[in-house]
Order: sequence, then C-alpha cells, then structure tokens
Amino acid sequence: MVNRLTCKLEAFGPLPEADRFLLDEVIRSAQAVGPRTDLIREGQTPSDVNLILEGFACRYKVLPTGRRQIMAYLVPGDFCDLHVFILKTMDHGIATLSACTVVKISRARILELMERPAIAKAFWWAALVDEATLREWLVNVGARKAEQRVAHLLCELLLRLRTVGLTTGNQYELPITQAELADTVGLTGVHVNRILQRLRADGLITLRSKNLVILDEERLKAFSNFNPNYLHLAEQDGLPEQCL
Amino acid sequence: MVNRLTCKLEAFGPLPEADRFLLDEVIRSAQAVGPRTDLIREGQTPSDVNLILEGFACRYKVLPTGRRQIMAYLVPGDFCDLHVFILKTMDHGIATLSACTVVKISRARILELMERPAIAKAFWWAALVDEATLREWLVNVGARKAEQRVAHLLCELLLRLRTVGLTTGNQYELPITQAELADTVGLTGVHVNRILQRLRADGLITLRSKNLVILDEERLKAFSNFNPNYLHLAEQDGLPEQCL
DNA sequence: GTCGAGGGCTGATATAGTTTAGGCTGGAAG
DNA sequence: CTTCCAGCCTAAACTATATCAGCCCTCGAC
Repeated sequence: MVNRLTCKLEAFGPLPEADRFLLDEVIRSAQAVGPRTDLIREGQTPSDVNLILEGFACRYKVLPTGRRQIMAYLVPGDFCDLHVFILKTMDHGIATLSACTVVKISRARILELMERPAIAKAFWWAALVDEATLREWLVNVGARKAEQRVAHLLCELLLRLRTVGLTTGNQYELPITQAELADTVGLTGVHVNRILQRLRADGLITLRSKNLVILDEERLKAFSNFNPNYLHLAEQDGLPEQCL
Repeated sequence: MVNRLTCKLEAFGPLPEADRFLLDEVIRSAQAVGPRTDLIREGQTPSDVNLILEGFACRYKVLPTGRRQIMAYLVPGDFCDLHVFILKTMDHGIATLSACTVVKISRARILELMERPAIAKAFWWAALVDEATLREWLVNVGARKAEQRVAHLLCELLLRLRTVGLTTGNQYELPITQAELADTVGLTGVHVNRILQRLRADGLITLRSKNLVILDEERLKAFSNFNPNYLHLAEQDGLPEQCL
C-alpha cells in the first residue's frame, strides 16, 4: 500500500530512508470506518491521533439551528488532531464522509516520531499548511461569490490529491454529496446544484457519479482566482516515484 | 506597563516567576506604528516575530476584485507570525487597524524562550487557540446570518480583551471602522451599519466613537449562540492581579 | 422484479444582502 | 471661523441566494 503520509510530507522536503521506514511501520494497523461516522465528537477528549489513509473525512460544527459547517476536508495523508497534546477537549467534531481507512496512533508513538528532526519539521509544516488552508477557506466563504467558491475548492482538492498521488491527470474521485459540498462552502444544496450545472455548461468540469474531471485546469484556476501559495508546496517538477 | 502577553499566556496556566520576568525583558524595545500600516505583506519573508502590545491589527488578504477579507484580529498579547520558522513566504498580509505599539522579536530570542517548558507549552496553546478561533470565524461567516455574525464577534472580543485586562465591565475600546467590520464578517459596510442599529435598537449594545458597551452580556451570547469553548480558557474565577 | 430511500434536479416565490448614491456630522487643518 | 474629509447613516433599486415543494432517477435490499 502506498504511504500517503510520506507522499504528503515529502511535498515539503525529502525524508531520510530511515524515516520513511518508520512512517511505514506506523500505518500498519489500519482499520476500516464506514461513511458518515463520527471519529470524534465535540466535547470529547481524544487520546490518540487519527490519520486518514483512504477516503474523505471532515472537521465540522453543528449550530443549534441545525445548520452544519464543514471546516476542513481530511484526505489521505492528513492528521485529524495533532493538537491532542495541549488542548483537553475537542471544540469540534470529526466525521468520515465516504468510507475510510484510518489509523489510530498513540501519543507515545507520535512523540517517538517527533524525535526525528526531519519528521518533526514536516509535521510542523503540515500543521501550518492546515492553518493556511483554513484561512483560505475563510476568504473563500467570506469574499468570493458562489460559483467561484466551489471552483476554488475543486482546484484546491486537485492539488492536494495530486501531491498524494490520488489524481489521474485532471481527474479525481470526489466521494461527496452536493449537500455536503453546500455545507462546506456556506450555501444551500439547491444552489450548489445549480452552480455545478453552470460550471459544466461553461465547459469547466465534468462531474458524474463522484468522478470529477477538470476540463481546463488553467481556466478553472483563473476563474476562481486560485493562487496555490497557501499550500506551501516545494517547487519540484514531479512526485517522488513511490507516489505514482 | 502591563505585560499583555503574560496576561494572555496565564489564561492557559500560571507561569513561574522567572518566566514572567523573562517575558518582561522581551517587550522592552517596543515601537509605535501608525494606523492602517502594513507590518508585513503577502509574499515577503519575515525574519522577526511581531508581538502586539497596544492597539488592533489584522491578518488579511485582498482579492483581485478589490474585496478584502480580514482573517483575524490581533489584539494586545497576540503574536503575528510564529510560523516564521518553517514557512518561507507569507501567504497573507498583516496590517495595523488602529495605531499600535509592537515589538519585533528575533528568532533567536523566541528559541531562547522556547527552552522554558512552561512558556513553550503556552506558546503552543496560543497557536492552537488561534487556529480554533479561525475555525469559529469560518463557522460565523459560513453558517450564521448577518446579525448574529456581528454579535458573535463582539462576544468573542469581549472575552479575549477581558483576559488581557482591556475591558472595564462589559465595555471595551473597539478602534475599528464599520467598513473594516464589514470586511471581517463578509458583508458590506451598508449592511453592517443597519445591523449595528438593530443591535442598538434591541438594547443589546451601545457603540459610540469606538467605545462598545455590551448592555446584556447573557442575552447577546444567547442571541449569537456564543460558546466560548473554542477559546480554551482555563476555568478560573478571576484574572491574575497584575492584569487588572 | 418491486420497493424505498437517497441523491440529483427543477420551478416558483421569498428574502437577505448588495449597489449606488447622497446627505449628515464632528474633528482636523488652514 | 471656515473648509474639508472620513466615517457614519439612509433610501431605493437590484441581485444573489434561500426556501419550499415536488419530481425523477438509480441502486441496493428484499
């Protein structure tokens, strides 16, 4: 099995052989989790760190009105709750969207990994990129209009999934319902539906049965004003071979 | 001069005498910065860490459309860019809103502080709270309606400023223009104006010449659905005496 | 093969928020 | 004392998005 975590971390910089080996050890004991299942709920105190290996999960909050806001997508290679070590209780929930495979990593194990300087630095980088992504989402929801919001999100996912080797060309699996998309961009399902149609009509994308094709990457990026700087990817021509 | 940084960090937990002393050293060489001035721009590579001692600053991005989104308020005691150590270039700008006094702290100095376990842990905590706040802002803009957005923001600021001793009862200085408020909650100036009037008419707040009074704290919190859990403040009855 | 449910799609109507434009006020500058 | 300007406030027309209600597929369970 391809180690998506390694793929992701190497987008920051290459890791020593020994570190890669260590990271392979860590993802041994994966477990399957069904779709729409809470991994951890608001108010709970997590003990382990969850790492996504396959599928999509999300951070979310639910307001008393019933409105749910999704605050992050967690895709293969992403940690769910590295902050375990400092904060006692979760201020938000984490749930799977599609079916996932997940590893629970103990604090002890994480601390062990953190002793490797290259890994520690890469973990830091990953945490900071998560925060930068969150900022971009705020911009997206606060300042862009509906059509560009979803276009921007689709661009972001293209890059993120590409760095973990989960795209084929300009195409990737998006195992997400329109209602869930709506909850992430702050719109209604109805409206998201109409926007997707417009994007299709404009010849920008194809989306059928959870399979997204970006027909014109440059045009979609231009249209949504996508600037990848916030992902802080190292400028390298290709992926490490083990991620292809 | 009261050390707002210490006040803030002690909201997480008490610091040893020696650490407090060290933090006092650090804020010696403060400098004044005028209102509406960039502290650092998108694309630049910062060398020092900025710490706000007085006044309000913000993180922001400007879209090609001209629309600006404010992504965080930085109030006394807040660090601007602790991520200096890992990420090379800024993916957003930081600017003062009001006139500020700011200290520039060198990397070396920060590393020195980080050797103190209590301080290191408190810095971590502060960074994580910043991220949690960002998440809450995303919820605010994505899921709440205009009137509650503004109300929620005012509640948050009340708590944040209270922990650094900058409130008197339910009252604080909000040195911010309505247009800036609009840029932070993702609305137009016109609309923010109307909303402020409604909040006044409902007897929830008073706002005159940058001076905000929250007339009924409980009602405002209930109205805006404010849950302070994301600020992760320790449950303590009062402030350390030096912050009063 | 039928049934039922979830997801995608559609149209009509309602509303929140934007845009534009203009007037008012109070304080800073001359 | 006047002028000027930024910030605040208001009004009216407009538009993006929400709401509501319902239809139609598809696919898996039975």
